[in-house]
This record gives sequence, C-alpha cells and structure tokens, in this order.
Amino acid sequence: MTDSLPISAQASAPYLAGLNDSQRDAVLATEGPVLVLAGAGTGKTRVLTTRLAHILAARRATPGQLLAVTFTNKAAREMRERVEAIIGRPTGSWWIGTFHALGARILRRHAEKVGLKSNFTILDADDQLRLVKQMTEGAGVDTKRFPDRAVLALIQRWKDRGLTPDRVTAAEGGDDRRLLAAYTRYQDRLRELNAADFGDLLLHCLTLFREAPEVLADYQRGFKYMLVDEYQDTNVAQYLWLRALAMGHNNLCCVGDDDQSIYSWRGAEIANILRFEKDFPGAKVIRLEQNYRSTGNILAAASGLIANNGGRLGKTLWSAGEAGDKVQVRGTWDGEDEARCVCEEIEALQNRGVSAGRMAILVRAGFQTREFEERLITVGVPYKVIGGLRFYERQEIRDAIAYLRVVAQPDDDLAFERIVNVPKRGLGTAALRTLHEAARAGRMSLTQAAERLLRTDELKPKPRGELAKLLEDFTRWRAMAGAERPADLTAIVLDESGYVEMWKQEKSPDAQGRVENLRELVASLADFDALGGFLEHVALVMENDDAEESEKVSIMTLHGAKGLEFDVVFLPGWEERLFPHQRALEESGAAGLEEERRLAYVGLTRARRKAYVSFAGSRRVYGRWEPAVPSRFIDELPPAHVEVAGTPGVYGGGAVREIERPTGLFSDDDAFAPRQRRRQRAPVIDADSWQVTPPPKKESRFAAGQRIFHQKFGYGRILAVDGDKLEIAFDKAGTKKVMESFVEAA
DNA sequence: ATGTACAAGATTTTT
DNA sequence: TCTTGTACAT
Repeated sequence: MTDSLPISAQASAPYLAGLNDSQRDAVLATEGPVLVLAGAGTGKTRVLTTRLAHILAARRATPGQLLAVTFTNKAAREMRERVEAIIGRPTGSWWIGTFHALGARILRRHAEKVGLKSNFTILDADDQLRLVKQMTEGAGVDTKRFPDRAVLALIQRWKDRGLTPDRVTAAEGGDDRRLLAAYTRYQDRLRELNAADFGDLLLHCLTLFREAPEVLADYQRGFKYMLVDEYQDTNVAQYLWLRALAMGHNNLCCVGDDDQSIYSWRGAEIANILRFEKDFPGAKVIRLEQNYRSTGNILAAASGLIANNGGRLGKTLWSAGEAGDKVQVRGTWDGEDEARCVCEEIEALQNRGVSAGRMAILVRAGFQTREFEERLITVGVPYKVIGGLRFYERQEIRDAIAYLRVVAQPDDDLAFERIVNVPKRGLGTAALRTLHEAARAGRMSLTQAAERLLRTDELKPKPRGELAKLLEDFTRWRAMAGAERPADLTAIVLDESGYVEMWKQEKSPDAQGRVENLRELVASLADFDALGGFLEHVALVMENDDAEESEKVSIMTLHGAKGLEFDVVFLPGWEERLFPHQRALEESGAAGLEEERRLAYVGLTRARRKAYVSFAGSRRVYGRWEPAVPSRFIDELPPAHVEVAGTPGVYGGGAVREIERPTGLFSDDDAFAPRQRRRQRAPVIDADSWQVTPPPKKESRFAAGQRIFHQKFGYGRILAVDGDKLEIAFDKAGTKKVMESFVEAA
C-alpha cells in the first residue's frame, strides 16, 4: 500500500465495510481541511477512528505524524483501542489524547521558554482557588462584588480565550485594573511555584508558538494529519492551538455537531465550527445525517425541538429504522411523585426484561439526583451516579496526593499548606502566618522558610517541635523515594504521617470508606515506577472509575451524558427555571436559551428506543415549595411524535400545548397528578426486541434487631425484614426502607 | 487553637 | 433545607 494507491482499492479495505457513502467520503478525503458535520447518533466517532486507521493502513503517515485530539481521556482511550483493533498492533506512544495532555507534553519539552522548569506541577481547581484568594487580598479587589470564585472564573475565561495578562483588552473585562492586577500576580505566582493550571497548558503553548517560531515550525512539519473530535466544544485557546499546528500541512479534519454544543459556559465557542470554512478555505464539508441510534419518533421529536434554534448549520437527520414508540410526556405532582413514576416505570421495564444497565436518568442539575437515588434505594433497583465526586477529587485522596507532592517537590507550597496541619499537629493559622511571613521575607518556599524558622525561636516550643518532626519525616520519605516503589512509599507516608490513623479514629459514617479509598490509591500506584509519572497521571488523566458493574441504572447530568447512548432514557424536571435553567437565561439571554435547547436535544438523542420526559407541578427549591411551570421545550416537541401519559381528556389527547403557561398555581389536583391511574398504564414495548433477563430473587441474610451499616445513611438498627427489603432505624437519618444489598453488618 | 453560632448562598464541568 | 464560611468566645 502506498500513497498512490487508487481510491477504489483503498475503499475495498476491510475496515471500510459497513460505512455509508458520506462516512466513507469522510474517511477517504485525506488531503486538505475537512469538516465532518455529524448529527447525533450518526457514527461520527467511528468515522474518526476509521479515518485514523486508514491514514496509517494506507501509509499516508507514520504514527508520529498523526495528532488526534479529544476532550476526555475516556474518548482518547476508546479511540486508541479501536484503532489498535483495526490495524492489529499497539499504538504505543502515539499522539492520541486530550487537548490538555497533548499541551502538557509539548510544554514539558520547552518549559524554560515560557519561564517554567520541565518538572512543573499541574494545579487542581482547589489550588487555583487558594491562589486566587492570596492574589485578591493583595490587589484590593472588591470581594463583595467579585468573590474569589468569580475572579477565578474570570481568569479562566481569559485563559480560555487565549489571553495572557498583557493581552487582555478592555472589551474582555480588562478595564478593571484590580482584577487584571490579580490575574498578573496570579500568573507570576504560578511561575514562582513552578506550576501551571489547566488553562496554562494551552496558554503557554500559544506563547511558545508565538515567541519561538522555530519550535512551532517543527511541530507543523511533524503533524502531517490532525484529527479533532467534538470540534463544537473547542474554546478560543484550543482553536488557536489547533490552527497554529495545522497550518503546516493543512490536513485538519474536525468532527462536530453544532447542535450539541453545550459547553459555552466554560469557554466553548460555537463560532469555531460555524466559521470553519472561512478559516480553512477550500475545506471539504461532509454531512453525516443518517442516524443509526434512535427510533423514528424520538429522532423526529428531537429534530422538531432543535429546529427552534436559529444560527444552525442545519442538518436533516433521518433514520432507516422503525418509528418505534412516541416520546412519553408526563406531568407529576411534585419531585417525589416524579421520582416514584420514573422508578415504577423502571421496575415495569425490568419485569419485561430490560436490564437496568440499559436505562438512564438524565437530569439538568446535580441536586436532582438525590430524589431518584432515594427512590431507587427504597425499591431496590441498583443504580450508579456518574460524574459525582470522582476518585481523585475526594478529600482523603487529595490530601494523600498533597503529601506525595511535597515529597516529590519540597517547594510545592500549595500542597504543603494543605497537609501541614492534617492530621492536627497544632500548626494552625498563627503558625502558618509566621511561616508565610518568613517565606515572603526570604523569597523562598514554605519548606525552606520552615527550616530557617526552626533555627530561631520565633515559634512557640510546641508547634516548633511538631514542625521539626514533620520536616524530618519529609526528609526521610524523600530519601526513601529513590529506593522504594511509589506504592510502598505512599503506604509508608500515609502510615507514618498519622493520616490513615486520623480517619480510623473518625466516627462519621463515611470514614470507613475513606480508609478504603486510601488503600485503593496505594493499589492504583502499583502501575507506576516513578512518583512524577503518577502525579501527572492524577492531574491530567483522572480516569473515571466507572468500570464497575454495568447492570445498574445510570443517573447523570445531561452534560455528562454526551456521547453516550441508552435504550431507555428518562428526562425529568422539564420545568421553566430548572430546564431551561434560570441562570442560563439570566446570564446569556437568547444564546443561553439556545444552549439549553441543545442540551434538551442531546438528552433526547441519547435514547435508542424509549424516551420519557416529565415535569412536576411543584418542586422544593432550597427547602421552599415553589410552583413549577412545564418547560417551554415541552411545547416545542412536535405533537405527532409525543404521547401524553396520564388521564386522557385532561391533556386533550396529546395536545400538550393546551397546558396553560405560565400559571404559577396548581389548585387542580387532577391536572398534574394522575396518581391513582398511574399503575394502570402499561408501557408499550416490543418485547421481542429486548433481551430477557429475569430479575433474581433474594433471601435476606439479616434479622430484626441487628446493627448494620449503610453507605449513605450510616449506622442503624433493623426494625423489620420483608424479603430483601429492610426497615431500618438509622442513628442519624431516621427510619427508612432500604434494600439489603445496600447494607452490611456493623 | 479550637469550638460554637449565625448568616449567606446554593448550575452545568473536563482537564 | 442544608452546607459552608466567618465572626466571636472559650
């Protein structure tokens, strides 16, 4: 196979089998810029991986000449695996990865050109916030009007737009001198700490490309082909980064769907995809419009909804499959009632053989998961919340990592500060202040300042002794770092520092879990030979440990659901103010509404066979009962593809738009709470096409009176046993009915 | 240095 | 409602 291989011969390659014409075009259009406008469920990722494999199989480029960019590590991993499967050999260290991971890689090679050392630390969100706090204090920022979080958000926004402090214009918010000063100081401080935040991984690259043209030219020559997934989610910095790199060979292939751009709030620029053809003259635009995922009614409902948005590139999705069931819309009394309805439907589907792993509940905001969790626990349906606190974001894990960071880099002040008094060593605010003052006066790190302070009597005897001991510990651990493997070293550090002991002594219900998490951390370190490599992994790769059993109902936010698909999708909470979210409307007006609508579109198009939309008549918002109004998005669903659940007549047999909005008050019980009739409605499902897995029956291993422990509710005593359901009086959470599988003996 | 009491604020989130 | 943070007392 050579470059001169005729297209027809290439097209007969086995990995192209099963692609439709436009997919094949997208794979084979190998020279010049390509934009693949791919709708939901059209197999865009498949196209991208096949294209990557094709370029390699046809020997148009060697592995090192390819750059494939994704947004998440998960996507990168999947792409890597699929390409390996196609070409039948491992990809090794090819350049397949996230923007940030690839940016970090380039930056490490040339760190000194932007004022960093190549072993710079990558900060997490918590470190960033603490740093901003220090900066705003000095700069005299009005913290009432601009809380630290807001300042950090602003700094991140500047970074997302590729703006270093000297490039922030008045129009970008740089007219506030104090905020700009805070940003400048923040960046200076990062350099002092030899640290970079996530934004810097790209921002410093841009500076590097600008100030060292020879470096840029090198990479431009190197990357013969570049591929980008989810292009609609790129921010300005990422766009500039890509454009700079692609300038050499001009073989940039971007895949994206303007209708699925849902990240503008974190800097994504939908304009990037809209003006691709202007940016890359002569670009070939290929549309993928055949949807392979959803049944006809779901696709039509989603398409009808998104048609309400202006400024689209416009695609007409179609499906060759069956029409399937209509999208079900249901009004419920309140949030609890809604959760009950959804869970009943889940149970009904399970009884018809739909396994839990094929169903998902997609919510607008994180707090909505609670009601569903509680209900699912009560009825005993296994579930998993995806995207809550990730493993490496948990407090105990971050503390442990802070210890490791100080071992690896004595001058990592942020990490040192985090653990200096954890567990409590009597080194509180006063001692820390003294340390800070000494560090500032001597222009040195906290560790260095601490060493110097120990030789004076500025600290009282007790804190002085503790500090001396801590420093000795670190010196000893550092000496071990060469000989011990990272996993063993970590176990030693966690033990000798008293950190594990601290959690063992703690009485709260989750303390036990935290100790286990620490153990898990040590286990996960087994794969690493060097501490530095692990710390980079933690900062950048943060794998979501969702490898656990898949036979669970997934609960996640709509944002978290992008790129996934399920047979059955529940979309609760379609109410004005919640969805579209009031904040989105207040902050971004019409544009915000359109993004919310895209979010609704993403939600609906996750469903292969069944989609259930629901809303509640009233909902508790921060403890207050607030009347809720059905979302305007419900009105926008085309009636022909929607089926209204509940009492016929109330909704006029499917005319959802007859619901008056906004009303505000719901005096008529019946209108929103078809409670009594709910059970009579059997879901209409083509049973043949579902895999049948009969629900297992269980016998209880518990007896009344027994003490137990529950992951979520803590300790309690069993009052009654009913099959596999237990009634338990919890010490803290009150009396609840839970499934025994969630409970262990205390 | 640590504990208590009360006010304020409470999306979406990857890296 | 519930969590988090800050002011003040111990």
